[in-house]
Amino acid sequence: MTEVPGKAAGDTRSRILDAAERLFMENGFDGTSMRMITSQAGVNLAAVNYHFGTKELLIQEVFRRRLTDLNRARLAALEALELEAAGASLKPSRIVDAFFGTALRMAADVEGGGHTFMCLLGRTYTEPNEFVRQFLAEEYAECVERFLAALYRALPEVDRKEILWRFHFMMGAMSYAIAGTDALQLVTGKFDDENPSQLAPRLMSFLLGGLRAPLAEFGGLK
Amino acid sequence: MTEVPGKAAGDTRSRILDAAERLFMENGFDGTSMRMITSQAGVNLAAVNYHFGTKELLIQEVFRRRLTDLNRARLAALEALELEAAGASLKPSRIVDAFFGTALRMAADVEGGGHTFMCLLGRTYTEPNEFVRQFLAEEYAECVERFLAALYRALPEVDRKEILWRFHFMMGAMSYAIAGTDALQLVTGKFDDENPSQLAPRLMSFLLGGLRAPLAEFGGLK
DNA sequence: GTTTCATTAAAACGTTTGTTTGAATCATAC
DNA sequence: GTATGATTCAAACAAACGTTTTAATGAAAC
Repeated sequence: MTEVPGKAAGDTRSRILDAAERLFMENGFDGTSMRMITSQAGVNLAAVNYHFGTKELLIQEVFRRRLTDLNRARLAALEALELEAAGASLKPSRIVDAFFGTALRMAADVEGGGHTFMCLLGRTYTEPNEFVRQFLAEEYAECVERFLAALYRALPEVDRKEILWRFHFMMGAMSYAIAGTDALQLVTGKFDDENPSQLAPRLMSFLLGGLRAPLAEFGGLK
Repeated sequence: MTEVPGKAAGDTRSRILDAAERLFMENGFDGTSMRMITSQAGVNLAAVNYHFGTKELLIQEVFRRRLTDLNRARLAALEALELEAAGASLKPSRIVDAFFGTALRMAADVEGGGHTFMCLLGRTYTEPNEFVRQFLAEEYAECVERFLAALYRALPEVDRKEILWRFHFMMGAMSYAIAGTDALQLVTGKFDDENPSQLAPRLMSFLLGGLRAPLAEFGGLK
């Protein structure tokens, strides 16, 4: 569990964040103790409370650190699209790429920890912890709203509720593709040594196929 | 936390399993204590260890109880298809329905706890706990193998690796559609009060759209 | 050199954790 | 009724938990 490589890299604060990010991803929030974090980071036990206050605030900071950048990058990509189109309607595939492609590019960064974080984020989507949910929702609100609005504009003939559902499904496919430990991997042998460069184009074409699929018909209630 | 409605329903064993299932879904394995389980079930603290041995074995039994039935139902649906086709090739959409539709029908059973279990299963796919992974993989192995073989036969012109990827993506979309607490729900307001009858046809058409999407092309490595 | 303030350190705090114990209770068989 | 085996019960166990405390250490300001 202990891994103290000379204490060379970074200050105490970011050492704690890096260690926490990885351990939360591997063991969940409740499965990761303060002592695991501080020994992995090579710092004193009290350092977490000193720098972050409580464990919950540490969790919050682990997300905030990366999520702010991710959603900023997504919005920048969307604005670039809108600027390029100069008033014309956007292709849905470009919008999807601005949102999901940006996340996949972050997940492809294994070295800098982007991959670890995206795995953590993926598993957190299914963690109904009220405290984390609330925080994630606030952090995502503006970004999701803007992208949904863009999709509504790009697909004016499609019922907005259907677009919402499909966005939901796309989120799921992506999260699981990144974070899913997956029964399959253990049955069939690992795919490609977690090489994310293989994942991105395959997932994008799947997502677009789902987005463009003919709408379902309902026998039942409206 | 305590909810002891007269101790009317079922024996101690199944009362514990029901309580554990719900609490694991809501709080995760580490976030759920023995005391939470036993007080929710209205039984003595020592009852879990008496009936199941350890917490880990209880977790195992929570999954085994439902997963055996689910995968049995999936395989029965597949065999019914094969019988009906009488040697002819199966439509991929029917195979997908036999696997994912069966799960969705289980998730639609709110009363009997099927919905709770599917939520738990969904969040467990992204929980890399080695003990749980191992168990899930064993429990899934045969079923997944049979369905993949059926898809390979139904789509002989498609590279098997691509089919494997898309199965992976479909698993993700479904898991998240059921278990995902989702930034969206908090941004946009809940969809339809978790009514699973709305979910199934929408998800199925999304899955089939993704499955049929044109294959991605790679600029990069094979 | 001394003061000052931010950081680190070791030790302890009271709770809660999963599990075990040994006696009490129950239903069934003789 | 009494013996038997399974189950339930209250109580206690050591270990681990998040957090706090108080003293030691560090570097910069005067």
